[in-house]
Amino acid sequence: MAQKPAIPKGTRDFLPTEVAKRNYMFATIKEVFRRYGYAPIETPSFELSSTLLGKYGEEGDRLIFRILNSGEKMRKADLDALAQDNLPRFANSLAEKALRYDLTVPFARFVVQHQNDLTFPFKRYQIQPVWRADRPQHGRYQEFTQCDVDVVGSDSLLNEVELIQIFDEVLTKLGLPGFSIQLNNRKILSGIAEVCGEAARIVDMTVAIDKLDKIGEDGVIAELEQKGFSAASIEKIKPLFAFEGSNADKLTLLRSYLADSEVGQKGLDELSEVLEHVNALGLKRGQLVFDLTLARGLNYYTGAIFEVKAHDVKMGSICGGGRYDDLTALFGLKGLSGVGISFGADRIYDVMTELELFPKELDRTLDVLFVNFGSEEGKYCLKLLQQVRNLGLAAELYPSAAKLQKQLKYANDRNVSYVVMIGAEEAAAGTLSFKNMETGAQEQLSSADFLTKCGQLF
RNA sequence: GAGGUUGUAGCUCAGUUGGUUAGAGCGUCGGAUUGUGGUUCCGAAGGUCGCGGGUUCGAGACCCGUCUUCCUCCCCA
Repeated sequence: MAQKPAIPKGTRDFLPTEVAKRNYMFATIKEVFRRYGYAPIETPSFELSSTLLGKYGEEGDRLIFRILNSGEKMRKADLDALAQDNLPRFANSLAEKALRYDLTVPFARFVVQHQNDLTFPFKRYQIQPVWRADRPQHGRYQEFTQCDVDVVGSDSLLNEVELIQIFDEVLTKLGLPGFSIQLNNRKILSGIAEVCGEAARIVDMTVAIDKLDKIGEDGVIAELEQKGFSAASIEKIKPLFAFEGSNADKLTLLRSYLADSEVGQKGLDELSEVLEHVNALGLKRGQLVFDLTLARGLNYYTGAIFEVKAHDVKMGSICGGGRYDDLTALFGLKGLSGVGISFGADRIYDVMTELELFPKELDRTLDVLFVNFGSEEGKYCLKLLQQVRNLGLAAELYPSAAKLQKQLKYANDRNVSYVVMIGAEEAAAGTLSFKNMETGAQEQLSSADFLTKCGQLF
């Protein structure tokens, strides 16, 4: 017991049945991405620290896994920084590389580096793991997989519309009975900050407002006070708490509230255009909600902001995204706007598991099992086995002549559909016993009839 | 990064105010049944009680440290 093996916190092993379910989920997602014209790319699991640091805010930087320099590079450690108690600088001198924190920033880097090889607007999808040194919790892991779709090089709001359709189509296809696609616009938030005279502290303000449904009006006010917002500013923010009703109602209320803010009006224009398009197209199961409190801490968003929540389950957001105008500029390519969304595969998996949305047949990894009665019978089975495999079925011969009971139990545990038995009796009669493991029914068939049947059944 | 919580068999958990040899169910393996599974019955294997230190005649139980689990913040998928 002393040396019991373990894996790091916030990581998981996946059993065959779990991988089958995950693959089903990824296949569904990829198929939708492909039909909307996105092509897959991949990037390294780790980047230069300089690529990642400073892109996610102070909080984000803290959660980035650093990769310790090895060998001679360890000499680069900045001991002066340590002596001066400048831990961030010391940490940077120890680690030149870091595990990627999301797929968006590496993608921006990718676009800048390969700009001459890409055709714009460039649409890509990317399904890869990311790592965050977060404290694990329900639905929160240190290693998890994101499924991102982004388009860069197009300002058109049709992209936002398309991404909302992708949210709706993927989650509907995966069988989620209900979910809300929450929509907001960073320009609206900027407008609010402007109107309140707090343009410089938009992040603190929006982070507080974002918690409205969680901590209530009083909680938000308390947080704003604690952050040092003036009573006058808070008075101007208060009317927002009363903005309820349909998407159109909220738009109307904000039109007058943001009357003096040019950027705010621009945000409302953008948002209403997206809403109009989506309303005209209709959604399958998704519910599109304009949520003016939706903020998201990621500070690179400049336009639309998305977040998706599944109904009837206790789980944080399962998808997120938004528009970022300046992300590639950080790597030296200006004037390229991008917008994208991310599906949180692991949370979606947890939600689907809780709601029992995975098809049952995913548990089956073997269609036909040949019982092994001995080396003579086994040889005869091998020929048939090959023919069954050629039909595209997953089939195997039990590797040893174990007791029939044991072999059937094995078939049972592996959720096998059919078992074939060819022992002395069948060999003498020139037939085989074909057993349906679900119903227990059994029939005698010739080899030819058996193969025909296999072809029909699957 | 802050606060709380948890850890006993492969899994889920009992274990009295500190007292002799740490239990159950499920699962696994074997048998009942030398060619018929998912039901039943019988039996067996499996634990230095997360790890390290301390208190005590004596620690699974009490104390400290550490790791881990889950939760609330922070933040997020």
